[in-house]
Amino acid sequence: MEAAIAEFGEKGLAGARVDAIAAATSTSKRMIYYYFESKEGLYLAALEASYQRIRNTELGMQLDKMPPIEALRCLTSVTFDHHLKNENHIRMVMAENFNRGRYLAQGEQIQELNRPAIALVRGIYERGVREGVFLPGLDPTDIHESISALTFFNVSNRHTFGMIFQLDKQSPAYVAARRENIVQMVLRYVRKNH
Amino acid sequence: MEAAIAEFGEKGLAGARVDAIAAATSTSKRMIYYYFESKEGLYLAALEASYQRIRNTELGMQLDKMPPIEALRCLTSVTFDHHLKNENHIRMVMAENFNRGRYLAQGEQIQELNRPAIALVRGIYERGVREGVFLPGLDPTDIHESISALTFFNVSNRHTFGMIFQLDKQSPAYVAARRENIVQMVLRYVRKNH
DNA sequence: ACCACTATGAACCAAAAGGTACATAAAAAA
DNA sequence: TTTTTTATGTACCTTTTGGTTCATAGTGGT
Repeated sequence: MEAAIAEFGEKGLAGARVDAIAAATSTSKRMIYYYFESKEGLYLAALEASYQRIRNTELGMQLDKMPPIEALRCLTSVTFDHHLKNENHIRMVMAENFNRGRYLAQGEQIQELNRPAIALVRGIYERGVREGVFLPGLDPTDIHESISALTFFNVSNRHTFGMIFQLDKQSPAYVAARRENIVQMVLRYVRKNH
Repeated sequence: MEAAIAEFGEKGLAGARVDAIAAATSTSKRMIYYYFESKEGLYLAALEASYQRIRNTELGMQLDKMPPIEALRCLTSVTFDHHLKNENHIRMVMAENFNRGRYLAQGEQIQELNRPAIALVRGIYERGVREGVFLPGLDPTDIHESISALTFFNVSNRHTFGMIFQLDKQSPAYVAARRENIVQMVLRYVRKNH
């Protein structure tokens, strides 16, 4: 599975080679087809495994114990770093979006995998509203989408974006600045008055 | 070129078939190799053409005449719609990021193509600071990146995101709400006091 | 011992796909 | 008019690649 994620993440569905995946394992191509039926079957399994793996590494961050503003800041910041560290998964998600989510639609359990992410945001947000520090009337899903967009794009589009605008998106200085800017953007969107 | 953009945008570099592109034109595969040397050569040309096309449709929006806040709202909103309408270009950019900008790096003129986008944001932002309605000390490139991230992701990741969170990202109601949320997010980040 | 089911290796296949050889026409330069 | 360059059609080649055939070995239940 690791070999499959590496190959599909590197080359995409069309670019990946089943022979290459087989060569990277202790088993054979014959066995891959025995268990997964087709290249697509293997791709779907790898996609699910990649989501699963990410979900497993998203440990409890103890956000409940922090005040809402701190919790949201922490969540955004950790998500940012998390995406930076897991380029492979980002690339799998990119590949799957590129083929319009055709395969993800077939895996039933994947939908369940990401619900907790929304619940997390909702929990923080509602607490913030109750305590009077967050603007009421916002949609937690929307907040989550914005956090995802800002942090995902930072990794997914760094090549074209960095090239066009001559940025060294790998430098620690840039990363730190961008992380803080994203955090500020999220906080200013949600906070009541500042 | 149109046929190439369509095929590469639909299937990506690895997935695209030169025969298919040739079949969609009035010329032949032989001619494609005659002029572009290789599949990669054609891909690079299509990528550049796609950027060029987008740039050409980014007409003057007369943002100079609006007050800064309105101008920024308009810019964000138009960018949002623009991305929604040009899925093909989004997909080309996705594909190119997926192969780590290897080909974009070879086309020299592309870097020049997107500079004006930053200049536009910078113009609005500096005017806003001068008029005292925007927070000073922000980076125009950063603002532009955030606008790009939010609007690009809305199209690029709509399949996985919509599926996981059961959203109908095509519905006019969702689109309108998301557009306004993104606009608000950008404005609240940049405005001084509200 | 017998049987069914799971697992595995090695060679092989057919189709696809990027790319080319060859011949030649049309146009432009000389 | 001769020559050189650009343009084009047809058929073909080679390699790659997803997928399979056949034969065989282990494994567990009865």
